[in-house]
Formats: sequence, structure tokens, C-alpha cells
Amino acid sequence: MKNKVKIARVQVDLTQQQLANKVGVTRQTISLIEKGSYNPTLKLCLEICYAVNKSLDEVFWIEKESGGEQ
Amino acid sequence: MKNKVKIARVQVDLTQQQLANKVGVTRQTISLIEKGSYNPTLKLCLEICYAVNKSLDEVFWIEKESGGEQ
DNA sequence: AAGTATAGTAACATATATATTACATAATTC
DNA sequence: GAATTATGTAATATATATGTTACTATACTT
Repeated sequence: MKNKVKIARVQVDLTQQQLANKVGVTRQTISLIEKGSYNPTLKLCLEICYAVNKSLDEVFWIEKESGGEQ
Repeated sequence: MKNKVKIARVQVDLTQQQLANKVGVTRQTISLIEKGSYNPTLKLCLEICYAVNKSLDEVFWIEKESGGEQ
């Protein structure tokens, strides 16, 4: 679960703790998401987007890994 | 959790079962997501986007409910 | 060197996303 | 009217997202 949460957070000058407060989760949850250690829910993704003023695509989009399509 | 999964799914002419197969979940999970009865994980949102050829913003973006910002 | 702020991480608990199985309904087709 | 297909939904089980608490390390300040 690669994402751009850390970049977006730093751009709006928030600490993990501040972002956590804004979106209503704990600092640990933000840390784990930034590290890509897991797979947040849509609701939390949206809250993070609102907090950093970006869209889902800007923060969470990942291109489909090739393969699959034939 | 309002979203446009059903519209997007019908546009690419898939049944709930077919979409479920493509993204690797059960039909019930797709049904519940379409009904807005819950809050899928980011990974599943991305799989659905790949399957219907749309972006996260197109299928899952929800404007921030007013309020909050002062 | 002690105090504070930020961030990484681990153990355990709880809430909930998802699976499994099953039943129900409506629309089609034989 | 029986068989099939698509969908909604309910009960129970499992996996995992998230909370809670706590320890660690680094950087900065005094």
C-alpha cells in the first residue's frame, strides 16, 4: 500500500499527531499508513484527503501492476 | 459510504458476481458496498477501479460535508 | 546532561471488513 | 409452473483495521 500521505502531510505542515487528531485516529494508525504497512478504509482515506486538501487520486492512486489484462 | 460502484459496474456490463470474481471478493461484499452499507478498504477500492476502468475520484470521491472549516 | 517533540514499533484488545452458507424475491426462459 | 439468473439480506466465523499502552531512538532546546 504505497501512498503519498507523508508528502501531502508535510506539505500542509502537520505532524503525524496533528493529522491523526484532524482525522480522528491515533498517531500509530497514521504512522502505519505512511509506512505502507497497511490498507486503510475508504472513510479514513477520505478524511486524510480532506485534511491535506488533496483528492483520492492525488494521495492514494496506484497504477495497476501490469499483468492480468489479456 | 455513498459511491458510484453500481453505475460504473453497469457501464462495463458486469454483474455483481463477475465484478466480485475480477476483484477477488464475494458477491455479497460487492452488494454491500453498492448499497453503501460499508466502508471498503483502499486495496479493494483500487481493485474495483481497475475492473471498471475508472479512477478512485470517479468512483469513490465524496465531497467533504460542509461544517468543520472555519 | 536533562527535557521535550517527533516518529517507529510491539503486544494485546476491540470493532468491523470480508467469507461462508443459506434463504428470499423478481425476471426471464423452458 | 419449474429452472435459471441476478440481487438483497441474515447468521455465524475469520481476518484485519484501528485503539490503547508503552517502550525505543533521534533531534532539538535549555
